Amino acid sequence: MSVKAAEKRKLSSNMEDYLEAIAVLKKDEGVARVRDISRLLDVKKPSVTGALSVLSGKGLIVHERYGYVDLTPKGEKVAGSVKKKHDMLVRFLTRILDVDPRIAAEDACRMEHTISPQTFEKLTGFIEFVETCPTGDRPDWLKGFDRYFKTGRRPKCKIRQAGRKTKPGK
Amino acid sequence: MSVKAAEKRKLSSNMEDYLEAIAVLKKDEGVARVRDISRLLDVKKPSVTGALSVLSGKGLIVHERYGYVDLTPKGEKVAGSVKKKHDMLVRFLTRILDVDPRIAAEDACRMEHTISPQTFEKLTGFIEFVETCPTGDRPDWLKGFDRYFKTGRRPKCKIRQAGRKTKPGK
DNA sequence: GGGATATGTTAGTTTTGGGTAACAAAGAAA
DNA sequence: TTTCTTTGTTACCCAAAACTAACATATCCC
Repeated sequence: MSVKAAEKRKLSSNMEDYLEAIAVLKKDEGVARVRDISRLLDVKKPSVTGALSVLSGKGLIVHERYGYVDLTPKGEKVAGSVKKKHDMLVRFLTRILDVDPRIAAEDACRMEHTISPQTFEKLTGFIEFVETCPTGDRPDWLKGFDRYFKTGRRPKCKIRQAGRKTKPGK
Repeated sequence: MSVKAAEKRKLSSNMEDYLEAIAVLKKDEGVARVRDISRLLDVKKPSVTGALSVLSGKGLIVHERYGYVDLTPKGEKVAGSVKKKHDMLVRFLTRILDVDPRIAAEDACRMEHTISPQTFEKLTGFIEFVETCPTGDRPDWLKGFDRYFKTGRRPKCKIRQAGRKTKPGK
């Protein structure tokens, strides 16, 4: 077997977080510094230095001593894919389930590392399905959910409403 | 500071997994043995012994040397809450998004440890909303999603649909 | 240019949770 | 009972990823 220094093995969620942070900083501030990564992820600076050396070793970032941090194309790709998952999750949680934005963001930060490609696809399709609804706003059935969640009662259903065994929820 | 031996601190996902496994085994086989936990979680036996001693220390299980493992009421509670999240996620992924059951199970195993209480609530409500739909089966809008996902086309919308019902092009 | 101050790195420790090797106890077989 | 096999435990070791303390550079200001 050839000795491959730049491991192909899957990244830990921690390392994914570092890449994501670097991407965010580059976008928001133009450059990524150890200090800012440290603040953003709420870890101490030596932890950042350590992580950077790992990511360097995998060919995901470029970092020279005391200098800025930059993503390689490979690193960009990973960061981008994580961010896409993150954004999708936030969108799903806030726009469809109406979860509090703060909580949605936190959940997304954790779930973005664990979601499978297939679930990502499906969820993305679902959001798209909702958001491109011809009625413009939230589709009616989704408003039905809002109401169901708040009151435990479902809205009148157009399809035959015989008898109705009204027990809300369980 | 008072010396609290049985820490109240949040459990790691690993420890949650052990509790869950123990609960599963107790239910399926009557008792939980080190060997079976080891198989179920795909770790070696010494890792199990180690984990058990941690969980014991937290008052979540009872385990005497060379004996069976049992959950304390506290342990049951934790295991139950994890399982509830697991089942809910599987249900959501398979029944609503139509994710492959195998993949759904794997996703659930990872996500069950990261989902917030609020998101759990919302998601549970959403599933309930769908499953108690008066039309019995999948609600129409959900069938609309199935179709949208497969063909890229949304079903005819009752609300004004100017002409066009042509190609199944995506 | 020469210090303060801010920023980055190194070295060494800790915590978690996995692994091996070797041993100890329990159970089945004889 | 004695022996073999299975199961569980102990005593290490390893790796990831965080931390602190101390040191090294850079930067800014005078």
